[in-house]
Amino acid sequence: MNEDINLYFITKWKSQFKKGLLEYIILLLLRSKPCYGYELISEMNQFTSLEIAEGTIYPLLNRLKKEKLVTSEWAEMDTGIPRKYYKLTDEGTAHLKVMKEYVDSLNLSITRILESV
Amino acid sequence: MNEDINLYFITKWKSQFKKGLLEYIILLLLRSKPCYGYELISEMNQFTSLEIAEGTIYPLLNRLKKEKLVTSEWAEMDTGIPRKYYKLTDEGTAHLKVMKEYVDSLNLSITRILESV
DNA sequence: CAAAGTATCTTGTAAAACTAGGTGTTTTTT
DNA sequence: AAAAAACACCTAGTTTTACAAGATACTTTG
Repeated sequence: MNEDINLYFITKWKSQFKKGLLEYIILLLLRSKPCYGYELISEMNQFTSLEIAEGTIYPLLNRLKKEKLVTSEWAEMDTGIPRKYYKLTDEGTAHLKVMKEYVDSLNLSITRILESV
Repeated sequence: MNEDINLYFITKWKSQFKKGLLEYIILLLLRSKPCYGYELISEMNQFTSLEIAEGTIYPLLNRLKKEKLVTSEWAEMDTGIPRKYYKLTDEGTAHLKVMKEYVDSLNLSITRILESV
């Protein structure tokens, strides 16, 4: 059966599906504690099946910063490379709330469609 | 509190969030019965809070057709404008299954993040 | 007869994930 | 000690797709 699957289509679709979802998950991850970019990549790998490239996360974090949903601060380490820690702002928390409501409502809608057959 | 919400950001995010999700929902809607484009727009309004423009759905349906996930057929009506009905193919059903597994796994991941605080 | 509703389609634009690079440091392996 | 891998940040260019706007044309309603 699975030979019928067009992996090209699925791959493209997964990539599209990520859009928006990534911003949401990054903000969700930052809710519990400040993180630096590289850390977020590994948290993402740990919690989800989403692979996120560095070329994706750094522009994304800068966008969130420009929108004032996060702040950033350099942290000099005793050892190792300095890290730029991103922290959720109050505004970010408020936005996250709106986003969560939206995601939840869509999930409900999809459930309703799945059950309506 | 809600004065802090940057509607421009939310609007853009919602638009991004739709990508991929739209294809998934359209295929889900076609699972139960063949539909024509205009019908899908109203089904979408009925089941979800997603607004889908005509300029979005017709190219999307053509993409799905090119990928052979749906077929289309003109139907002359006794009265009214002819409609182009789209029908899920076996291949479409198989793809939908893979997509559902992906959506479900990501939902689980998000739940896990939400509970991990 | 005009307006609103039904029904399809196209063109051009904007947004963002990703590819493919780049920089430099630290740790591990050989 | 040198090489490789991992850590940590960043940018430029490409591709995809939702959407706005507009075109076309038939039907129903006021």
